[in-house]
Amino acid sequence: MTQTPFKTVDPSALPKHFESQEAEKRWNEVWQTTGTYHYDPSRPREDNFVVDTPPPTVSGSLHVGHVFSYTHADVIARFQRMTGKNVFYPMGWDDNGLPTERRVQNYFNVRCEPTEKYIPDLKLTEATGDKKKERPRLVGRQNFIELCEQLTRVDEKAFEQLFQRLGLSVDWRQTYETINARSRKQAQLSFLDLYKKGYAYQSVAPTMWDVDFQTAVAQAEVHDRPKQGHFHHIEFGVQGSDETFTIATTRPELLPACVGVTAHPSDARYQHLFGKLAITPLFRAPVPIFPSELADPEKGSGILMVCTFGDQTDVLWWRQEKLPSRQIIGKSGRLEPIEFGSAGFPSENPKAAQEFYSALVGKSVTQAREAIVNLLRDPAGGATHQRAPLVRDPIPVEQAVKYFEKGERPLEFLSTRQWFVRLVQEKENLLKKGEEIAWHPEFMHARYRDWTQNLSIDWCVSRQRYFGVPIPVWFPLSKEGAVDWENPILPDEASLPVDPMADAPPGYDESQRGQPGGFVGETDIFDTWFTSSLTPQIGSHWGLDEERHKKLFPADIRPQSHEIIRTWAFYTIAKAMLHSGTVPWKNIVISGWILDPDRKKMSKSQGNVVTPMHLFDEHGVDAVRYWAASARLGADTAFDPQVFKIGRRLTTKLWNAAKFVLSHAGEKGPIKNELDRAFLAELRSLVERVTELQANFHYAQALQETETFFWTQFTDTYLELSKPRAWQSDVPGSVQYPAEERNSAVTTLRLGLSVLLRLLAPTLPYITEEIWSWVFAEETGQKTIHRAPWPSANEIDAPPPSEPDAFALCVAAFSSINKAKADHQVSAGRVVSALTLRASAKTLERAQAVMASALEAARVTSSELSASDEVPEGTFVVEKIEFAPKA
RNA sequence: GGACGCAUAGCUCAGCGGUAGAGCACUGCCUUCACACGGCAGGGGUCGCAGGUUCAAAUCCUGCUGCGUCCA
Repeated sequence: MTQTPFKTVDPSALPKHFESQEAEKRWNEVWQTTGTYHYDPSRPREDNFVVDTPPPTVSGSLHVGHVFSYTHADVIARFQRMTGKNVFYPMGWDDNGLPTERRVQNYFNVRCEPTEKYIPDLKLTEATGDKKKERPRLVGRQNFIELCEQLTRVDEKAFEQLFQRLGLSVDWRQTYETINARSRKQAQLSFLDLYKKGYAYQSVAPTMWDVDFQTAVAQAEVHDRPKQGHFHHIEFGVQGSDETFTIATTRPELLPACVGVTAHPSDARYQHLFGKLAITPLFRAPVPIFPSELADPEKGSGILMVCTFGDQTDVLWWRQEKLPSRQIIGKSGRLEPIEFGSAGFPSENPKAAQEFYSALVGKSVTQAREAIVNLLRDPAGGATHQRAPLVRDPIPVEQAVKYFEKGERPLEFLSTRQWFVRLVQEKENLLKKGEEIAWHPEFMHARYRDWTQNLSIDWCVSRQRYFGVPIPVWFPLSKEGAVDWENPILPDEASLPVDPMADAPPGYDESQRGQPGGFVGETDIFDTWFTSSLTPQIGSHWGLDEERHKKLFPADIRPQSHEIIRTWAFYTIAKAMLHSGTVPWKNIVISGWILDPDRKKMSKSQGNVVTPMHLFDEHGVDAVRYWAASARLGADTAFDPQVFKIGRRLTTKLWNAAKFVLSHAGEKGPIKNELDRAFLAELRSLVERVTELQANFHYAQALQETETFFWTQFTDTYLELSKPRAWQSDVPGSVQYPAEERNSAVTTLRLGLSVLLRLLAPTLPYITEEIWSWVFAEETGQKTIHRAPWPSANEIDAPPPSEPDAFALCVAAFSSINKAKADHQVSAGRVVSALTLRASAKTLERAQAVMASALEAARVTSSELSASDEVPEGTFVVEKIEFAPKA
């Protein structure tokens, strides 16, 4: 039977080096036009592998951190595709929310002013130079939203180009924006579902409030920052007695908002006061004194004032003791006008109280603090005695203060009407769902567990901003024009998405907006996480296409970074649980951070970011991906350009090895030679290990094993050892092997290359595709390596070697001769005219079948083997070596 | 204050119960017909510190120190 000769390449016709920039452009076009990464909706559910891709915030700039974590997910997706999975790998753009608003404000130098009229076809350009310094132009809500949309479209394009260059195997037909009509509809459907199930509710309650952004924020968006504060010791009086006591507070400006005083129930100093009324200094308000376990006797003076609201404990006391609400701080963070002697603000001396307060009204919190300290030094301000209430100079104290993560001033607790989602009552169920998900690495699960266990307030989902998904609710107005907050009007599902500020609710028409007996629209929008917590459902078209949803939900993996476990991961788990009682994904794979060489997190605000494009140009995308794929999941990694060079070296070596392997002519033949069989036994074991590693998301170890094998077992050794048989030598005197020996070697070489290329394809998509296209594409009928079958042990179809360690023994013999050459300072190519090689009798026997290959590859023309049991098992020693004269 | 992670060669990192590893950097040698963007050889580490478990610990346990992160 005659075989068709292998197709070969002519090395001299190929470029000397892999031209990465040109290849990246060329292959990307091929991949996009031929739909290499397209998801096939006709295949059954069990074939699917679904990625819940993180939608990047398009208003930010891309840096190497993105390249890093997106490559991790891509390597996983590519591996799954090659194992035959129908990979669903969408891309989203997170354009919804504050970061976009801020970028738009700065870019166009505008501010949103909801009262401004809509200007159709408003065209603005980037504000540069002097225009940037002018007063911001005020634009209406609709115009502002359009500017957001206009700018994000440009940003998305830049992101898409970069991600395509990076080689992400995304199905670019499956893209979405978190603000587009479909996402808005789904977010609103999510709200209606939660409302109907009783999870969504509104309440007027103290909520954390950012006074600059003038919006409510959720627990997850709050960060503690250390701040230098001062304990102020202030003397209070006791009603109906001469007694006084001294409280300690870091927020003296809240004294007018004092509604109570508390101390620990076992604190002997204050026990006798419980049940009595204290009198505040300056404002002379009578407030109850009550015991509380939460008061720390060690802190300050052990007794403290409760205000509405200094912090979360104040909120707790206010609720438990049913204290009145005396809110003095307004939404802008300034002290509001109040009237002492009115029902809300009792005082034993309203006139004096009003006078003191007049020095504070209109001031910011910090200004008011300064001002009240001066008032407290006035003896006339004493609660029950004519002496200064401030007992001593303030004492510096280090404290943790709550800030909105994007904010610049401490948060205030303000009573406002907000929408919430009930999560505190669901803690146990949320923890259970966390257990049902496989966390990679496992220790990241602790972040989720800790956060969930410590959850103390429900999720505040309403924001007083503009660019976001509107909360789909209206409120009826009574005949007198009063808003009926208790009976919100909900839209029909079919009408979504709606904008309650522009659309009329069912049963009303637009003319009734704001009219007595009519309606008003909800002005608030959703927290951006309210929408982005639905990314698995946005991808699956939940609520829009049930058949598609069933095939794509839950997802298989959620890749993300660890700082947003408490937000993105947490809310996504919560949403999936509340909507469908399931987990949103089976696995969560968490990438570490890229640190700068000083081990600081790379971030825009630190000014230490590295942008990726020039790295692609300089090192090639494959080399950059190599760097990213070298880092384990969850491990923070210092940015080190050295690693790009290693990746570059690997692609170069692949390029050269492939040229060499594919230049040898031959026919596909049975693999009979012992060395070939021994090599393939090693390769088979590699395939098994690497497949197992990839299947468990250990892509970095898989890469490392493959790379090491490629280098040490393939190019440095097998290639050298098989050369004499593979090479059709016309050098006089060299051995001419029979065709069957040559075919065995060439078949093995090509199988080795084909397998190694495929093992490396998820990490190095460009170089492997390039080499694959030379001959393997045609030979296998697989046009692209990225849909070629993942190597299997079965595919390596050769009988095992008669001696299991034959390959290692052959390498050991070969290396010992090379070492002798190095020791004698002659080149490895030098012919050895005489050699005596020693090894144990057993080693010689085990190596018998491959010894000829080792000797010939080392160019030994005459040799002797001597048995000596002094040489350790499995090793060889060169006893005597002589070299032929240099040719 | 609590939790988690990290600490291994000058640098970046792997190994995670059985005689210390890779790449880079360093030193010496080799132009060899795939590759000098290469090959061969070599030097360099009491695996943060202190205890413990074990025949055996970089690896498991306890405590401590330093760095980082998350949460109070």
